[in-house]
Amino acid sequence: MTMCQNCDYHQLLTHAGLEVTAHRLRVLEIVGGNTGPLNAQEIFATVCRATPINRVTVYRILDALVQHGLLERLSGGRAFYYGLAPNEHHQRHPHFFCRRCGRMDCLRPEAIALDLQPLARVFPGHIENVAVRVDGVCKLCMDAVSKRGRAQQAHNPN
Amino acid sequence: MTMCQNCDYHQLLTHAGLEVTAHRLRVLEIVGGNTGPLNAQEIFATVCRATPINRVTVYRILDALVQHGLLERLSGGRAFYYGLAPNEHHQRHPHFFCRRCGRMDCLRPEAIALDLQPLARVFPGHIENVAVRVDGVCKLCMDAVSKRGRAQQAHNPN
DNA sequence: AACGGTATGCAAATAAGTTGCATACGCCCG
DNA sequence: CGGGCGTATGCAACTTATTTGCATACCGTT
Repeated sequence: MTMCQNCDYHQLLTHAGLEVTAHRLRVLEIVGGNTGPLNAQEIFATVCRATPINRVTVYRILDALVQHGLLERLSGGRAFYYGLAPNEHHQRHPHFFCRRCGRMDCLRPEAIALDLQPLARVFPGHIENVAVRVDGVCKLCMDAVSKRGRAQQAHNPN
Repeated sequence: MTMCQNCDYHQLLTHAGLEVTAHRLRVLEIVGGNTGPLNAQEIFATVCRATPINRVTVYRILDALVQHGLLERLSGGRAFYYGLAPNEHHQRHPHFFCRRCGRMDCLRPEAIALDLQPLARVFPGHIENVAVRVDGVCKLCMDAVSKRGRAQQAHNPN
């Protein structure tokens, strides 16, 4: 879960040296309150339900929050997804990306244990992040597919 | 390394039930002959140096090759990268993506050991792929940056 | 040689993100 | 309190990466 009851978003912003604005708080709340990372489109749509906002502003806020380490940016399909960055309250964890519905979910940190030491010792460049992403089809989509399959079979039994 | 001397691309295609065309062979050779995954733009440009080809054809060939399991599709930055899919000759391995130059490199399979069993046992959906991606800045870019830094310092010493 | 299916090309559409510039807002200075 | 400055936001246009629709070309079979 990306969700965080322990984070004071207002404080996170000021502590990062960012001005506290209604939009930024809203974005942080939305990302932090969701069970998994969201893409810009989803965040934009969610903010919009309450307050009008420009799409570009959302991108810029997301960039700022990533730059200052409040959010992490994950790639999924051909968009970026944003979740709370790992901090004292959240361990880094792998994600599951459903290629069918495009939803991204967080996996428990123990789901995949990985040992970074061997790489960190020999890699010549600068390592900023290590992401584990599991791709596949989520349970909901699996059920939808198999239901649809049965329906089609009943209707068109080849 | 994605590179593979042991693969007979012609045979890989027929074995996958795909027609063998000059373009497809070319794409396979380019991807298989490179030291790391390439994006569609790079593959397109490389094919073009020898033979004219349409950009869309490249996308379609890449899709077909991924569909049939000859290539794997990785996300890096905001494009997809393509490398030979793991098979008898290539173990699955993690990748390094340089956020500065956009190059993707293969890491040795042992670089990051990960145990999938715990996840596979409890995950309710269908797992198709597990990708480990290390993001950061590669050695070449690090050197370039530090050189530029020194040059700027010399020129503009604040 | 005709036929049917797949592959390729071309143009246009879409999706996601970025840039440039103008306006608006919050905060500090005098 | 008013002006000035710096950041935040909005808007329009642009770029990049990929996809779709449709027409043509090629290939193996009959």
